[in-house]
Amino acid sequence: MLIKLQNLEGILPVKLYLPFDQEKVTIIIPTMGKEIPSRSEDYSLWYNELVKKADLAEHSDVRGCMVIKPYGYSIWEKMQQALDAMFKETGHLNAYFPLFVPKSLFEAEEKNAEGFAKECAIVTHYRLKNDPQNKGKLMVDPDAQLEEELVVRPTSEAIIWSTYKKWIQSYRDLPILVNQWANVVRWEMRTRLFLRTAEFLWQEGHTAHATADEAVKETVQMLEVYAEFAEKFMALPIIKGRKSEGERFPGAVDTYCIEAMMQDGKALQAGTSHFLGQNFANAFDVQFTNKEGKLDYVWGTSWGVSTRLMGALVMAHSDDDGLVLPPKLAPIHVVIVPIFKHEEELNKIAEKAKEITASLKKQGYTVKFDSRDTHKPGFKFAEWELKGVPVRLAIGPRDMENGTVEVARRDTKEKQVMKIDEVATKIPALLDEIQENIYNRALTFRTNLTTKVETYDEFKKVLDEKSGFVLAHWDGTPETEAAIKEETKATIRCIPLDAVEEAGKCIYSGKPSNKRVIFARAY
RNA sequence: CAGGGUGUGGCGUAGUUGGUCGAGCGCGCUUGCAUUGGAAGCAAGAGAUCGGAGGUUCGAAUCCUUCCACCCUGACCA
Repeated sequence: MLIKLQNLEGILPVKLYLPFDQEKVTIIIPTMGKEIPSRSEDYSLWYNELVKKADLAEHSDVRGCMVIKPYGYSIWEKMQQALDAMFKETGHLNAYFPLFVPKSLFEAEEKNAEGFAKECAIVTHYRLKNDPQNKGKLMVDPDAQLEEELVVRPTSEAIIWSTYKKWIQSYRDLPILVNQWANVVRWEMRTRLFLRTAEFLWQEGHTAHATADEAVKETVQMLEVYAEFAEKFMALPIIKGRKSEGERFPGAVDTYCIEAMMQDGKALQAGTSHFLGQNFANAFDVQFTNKEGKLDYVWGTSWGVSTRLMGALVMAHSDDDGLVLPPKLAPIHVVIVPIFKHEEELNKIAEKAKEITASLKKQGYTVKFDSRDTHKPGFKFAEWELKGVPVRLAIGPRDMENGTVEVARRDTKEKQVMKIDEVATKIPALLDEIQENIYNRALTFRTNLTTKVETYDEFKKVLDEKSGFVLAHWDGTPETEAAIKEETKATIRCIPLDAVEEAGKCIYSGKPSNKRVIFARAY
């Protein structure tokens, strides 16, 4: 027996199967294919499904590696464009260094090499041959072993500093301000789309300076660039800070970072900028003659952000209906969905859409007119919401009569009716408002999930019951940090640059402390 | 890498004391007609060596061995 109940007050179609001849009663509620799990049910499942369903990325046939799909890559390109302009603005130029690093170079800076040793991919051979035992198959040619193994770069300091040695003789050759957009490989045990994959895309800036002071200024400057990018473009509120010794980049003297909070209360490092001191100059013997005619080692910095920012973008703003993209990074700003019965009607609407598109395009916005007649409007609405397009315009016969459009914003789901003539002026303003709104929403969220605690008990309770950032006093020792991490899984995300000086006691050891640091569980 | 889990047409799944399963269903896909203001209605149709390889058996999606991938927890990490 089959009872079919359909479209009950707008609910999804429901079919009730009542097999009286069986003991069990099965109720089947068909899913619509594009639906994603809710955040509250299973946050990480929500994230994974959203990334896939919104066409950002998918798993590849290579373990731990992802395919970034065109829509996802468009967003990354937007990020690249914005960042690249900022790098150029601050005097940097792009260059490209090899993917492979000879092992001897790689191991030159010991701490750095040690830090990455456990997750390096290594090239040992340069040729395959037909397998005599196994027809049609290939095998590594044992006669084609490399004299020196090549490390696939997990980061490029080694190859770059060995090159800088050739470029630098005098203070007149400094500073060197270079950035590269590249892929790197870190052989991760556990991977997640965008957040942690074996191969990922990033940019890495590598600069060389005559003085420590100048290098530190560069480090801080690039941190500011990242902070500005995160807040202005990604609408992502961040906290600028320095890493504790335990969380510092291997090979760096000082690591600065921007830390963001995701909707599940976990922290995510969104960018890092390192003051390398003279560590790499020492390791690669990069010396220059200074103005006084004396030899000195060069001071370095390096800084980077990766496709991990894509993960941050998703986890910071999106909701159960799909992506919520900040207009400044959205590949499509406005989608126009026509509502029509006949082709004739569609043509009329298309004309209007063309006008609207032209007026917005002139102002630098990307507009998509979704004229597919293979899908109904409701389907399109849901689809563009899933993809996070900030503004949707719907134009139907009624609108054509009244000279109006229906405007829906993705961030709040609010709809309003607007005069068509006003679209060209009001939509840009609306996009700005959306950009601001999602930033503010994320900031409010973070503020609500930021807690000051005085005792270790309180600390643990907040972590378990509330999550988020916990501001607490710390005695500054790696031992305390390690113990807290061991017991609670929370790490020191950063020592905020704007931390207020205040006398207090370390929550763990009770020793004196003069400012609070940010603890959180992190990605 | 350790512990746990999962793997069935493109996606989500039913089915696992071995045999009416010669694998069912929903979404998606194709064709025709219809429709279009929130996930398209009717009809017909295509699509699966049940993750791979071996094995047990008269018989395997179902049992065994092994490998692979993904998910969760841990260690590690941007």
